[in-house]
Amino acid sequence: MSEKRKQIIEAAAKSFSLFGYKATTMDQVAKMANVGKGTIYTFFKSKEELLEEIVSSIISEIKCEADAAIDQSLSFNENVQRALQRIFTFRKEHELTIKLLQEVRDIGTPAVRDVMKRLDREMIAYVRGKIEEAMAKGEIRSCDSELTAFLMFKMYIALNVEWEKEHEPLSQQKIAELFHLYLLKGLSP
Amino acid sequence: MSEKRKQIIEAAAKSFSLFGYKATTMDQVAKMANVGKGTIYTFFKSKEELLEEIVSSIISEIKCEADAAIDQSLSFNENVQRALQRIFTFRKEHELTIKLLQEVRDIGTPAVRDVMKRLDREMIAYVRGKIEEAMAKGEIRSCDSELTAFLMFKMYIALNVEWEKEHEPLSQQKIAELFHLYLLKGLSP
DNA sequence: ATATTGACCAACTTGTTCATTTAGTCATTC
DNA sequence: GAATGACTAAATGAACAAGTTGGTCAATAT
Repeated sequence: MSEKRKQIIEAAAKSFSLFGYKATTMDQVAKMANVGKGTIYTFFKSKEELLEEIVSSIISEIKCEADAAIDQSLSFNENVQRALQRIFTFRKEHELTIKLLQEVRDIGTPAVRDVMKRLDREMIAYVRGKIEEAMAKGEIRSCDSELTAFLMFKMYIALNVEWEKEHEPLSQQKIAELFHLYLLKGLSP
Repeated sequence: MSEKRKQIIEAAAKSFSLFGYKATTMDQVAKMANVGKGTIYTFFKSKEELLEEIVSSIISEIKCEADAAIDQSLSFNENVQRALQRIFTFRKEHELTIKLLQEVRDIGTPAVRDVMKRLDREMIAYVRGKIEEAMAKGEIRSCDSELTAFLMFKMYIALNVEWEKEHEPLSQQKIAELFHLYLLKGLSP
């Protein structure tokens, strides 16, 4: 894999998380990556595709971290909870996701909105996979995996993001308890 | 209560739900209400206060409808479910709430955003009241009523509004089942 | 040949001006 | 004294100029 390609991705990722997608110019990226602007276009057909590439690797990274949080000796409930906690901790602490979510909220840049929507969809798909595994093993009762993953994800957003808009933030401990109490009890076999 | 005041409220409500808050002018409201523009300001100190007044009566109306859906002979689970269903059916079918929610989404008019936020807060407070009643009666186990009401509301938004953005809408029947399965099981005493 | 480049261009933003519109007031009318 | 609509200051937006920026491509370097 080309060295220049890596430089470009790295420069763009840094600039996106520093200034946001809209405020990053391709001239800027070229300068930071020590390449001519034209070179960027031999690897990526547009600024948007460059963003997509970067977000794709973020998605892989998140999935990887979530997988690392899973411990086969624990129950499905414990594991899905740990995976979701990882996913949202990442979202909250990673410079780039913070900046991009801000940009969607404040400016609504369409390209960024789309790409963050994809990130959400992929996280839901990830959880869905875990649910299907657990169903196959008989760890949880049969259910619509898409719907269940969707609800788990939305509940985590409610607890991690929306609650804080009008109340004191909840500790991860408290979120885990609530998640268990409200959502998982309904899935026990 | 003044007849003119009623005319003004009625005219404004009609214009807001027809054209939205921003696109409604006070001249327009005065004309529709058959009063001079100055008269509006003897009853309301600003356009924003006029909107607040109208939304306040919407809130009362929704609470009233939700109360009507409650049947003392049924369980808490049944009733909270019926009340929430009423609230969201109203939101979805009432001309004015539809138009105002659109306006928040598309233009983000601050006055409208604030007033719709208040509507949400009041609906959560309403549900919270029902939860506290049920706790007092021992119908459900003890819990943080604010947090529980918040989660119930967010779950209903997820099922009624957000799911439809990427999937086929769910029937009210299906929503009731899911709500019961996922959220209420965790509250049984 | 192939990879790289940066000057170049069309499309899009941004800044500015100026005419129109509109929320809110108040002297006048009924 | 309640109601009004002409009036005003502020906000909006249309129109235009100036400046940026994403993307291309002929020229250059390897």
